[in-house]
Amino acid sequence: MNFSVSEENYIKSIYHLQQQSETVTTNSLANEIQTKPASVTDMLKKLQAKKLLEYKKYKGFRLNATGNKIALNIVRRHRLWEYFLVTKLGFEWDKVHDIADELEHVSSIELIQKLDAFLNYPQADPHGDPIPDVNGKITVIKQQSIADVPVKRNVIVSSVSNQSPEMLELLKHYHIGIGTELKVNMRLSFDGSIEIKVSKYAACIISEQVAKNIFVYHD
Amino acid sequence: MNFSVSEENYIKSIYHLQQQSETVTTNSLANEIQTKPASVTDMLKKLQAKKLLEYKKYKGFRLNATGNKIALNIVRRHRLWEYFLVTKLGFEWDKVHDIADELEHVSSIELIQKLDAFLNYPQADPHGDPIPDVNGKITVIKQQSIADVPVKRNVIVSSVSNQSPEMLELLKHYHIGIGTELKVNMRLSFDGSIEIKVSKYAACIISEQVAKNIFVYHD
DNA sequence: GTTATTTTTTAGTTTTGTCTAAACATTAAT
DNA sequence: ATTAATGTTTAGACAAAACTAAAAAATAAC
Repeated sequence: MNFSVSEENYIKSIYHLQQQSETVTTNSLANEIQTKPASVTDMLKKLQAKKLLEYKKYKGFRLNATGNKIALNIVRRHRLWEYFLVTKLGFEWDKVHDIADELEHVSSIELIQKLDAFLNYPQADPHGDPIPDVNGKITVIKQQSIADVPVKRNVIVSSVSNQSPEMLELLKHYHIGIGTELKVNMRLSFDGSIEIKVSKYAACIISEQVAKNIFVYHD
Repeated sequence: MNFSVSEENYIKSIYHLQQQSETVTTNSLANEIQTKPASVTDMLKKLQAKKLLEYKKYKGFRLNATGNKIALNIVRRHRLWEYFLVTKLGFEWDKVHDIADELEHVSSIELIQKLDAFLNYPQADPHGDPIPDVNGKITVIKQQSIADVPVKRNVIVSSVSNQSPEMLELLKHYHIGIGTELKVNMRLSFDGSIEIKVSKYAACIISEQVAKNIFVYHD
């Protein structure tokens, strides 16, 4: 089945609101999607007719299994594009959301498959949120600050919590970006600083303060 | 000014039809865009109101300077995405058109700038058609078959006219793809076969028959 | 447990882009 | 030069997705 851009936006937004509260209300969805409650009611009827959610007047609503699967597919596309925009095109973390909001509606299945392969099957987007697989399955990755990673373990950078220009400059200097593979060589217990090795570059030392801002996962 | 997906499709299609005939007719545009003549008339009024074309009832039409500039921007986006799909995602030449038709409507200017840079400012799409620059300027690149390229000149592969599986296999074997830089080392006048060097790979010999299908340009 | 407030829904419009069927221009045919 | 055929436009309708204003339901306040 095929959905309009508008329908996909509603589905995605309901999915997001569901993460926070048990049932979603008309007003909260209207607010999320920047529209009026009356428009939400109209669309709910449509989505119910398409059997993507259960909805009883005045009682709130949730996506059903079908709706959730479709939502996860949209989320998957969104996060893959975000990853692409940051790691390949050099966008900064906070600039990619709106563009990914447009790209996510391009509907070719083959496109997303090939994009995923091209990006080397990333597990999390630049904000650290997990990327669902083709079947909508989310692998809950154990993200942790690099400050807490055991030594000698290969990890992949998933996100950076501090996005100041200074931090960006430092990361660039050490060749660290989203998707970068690295290993913690050792940890100095005196001040918590760690030595890391990034692919072919010489090992370098980063302070605990910096390390705490860099989040990683391993397979 | 901002245009809807539908408006952009009309603008692009008028642009394409203009290349072939002096003025564009309602019927030909309806046919090109897979719609009815009545719908075309409606849209023409709208595009005229937005001052993108001159149009007199029953007399055919053409984009004016403004319209042309917008069309060239859409064409630019389309062709950059096609180049991306082929060279980065590994799509085949003939599969990319429909996907690029969707991607071309994503409206971020910064996105296209960065995509262009990421692709290393290609001058032609995988079908050999030139890519307009940011200002809509088309550099008429002198494409020629590699069979006709003087020796010792660095060139970039822009398109391949024969897309049979055999040709694709051969190109892959010699590491030749769209955007590949190569040099003709020498030409054997006996049978017209040429020796080429592709980046860091060992030089190899290709027959004149193959060479005639590979089109290139130089700066 | 009424009344007041908030939330949600309905009813009726609007805009965009499409369509069909009929009317009108233009071009071709005899 | 009429008539026939073709191409184009108008008029009116429709679907999608939004809106406003008013009605109805649910919740909160006293």
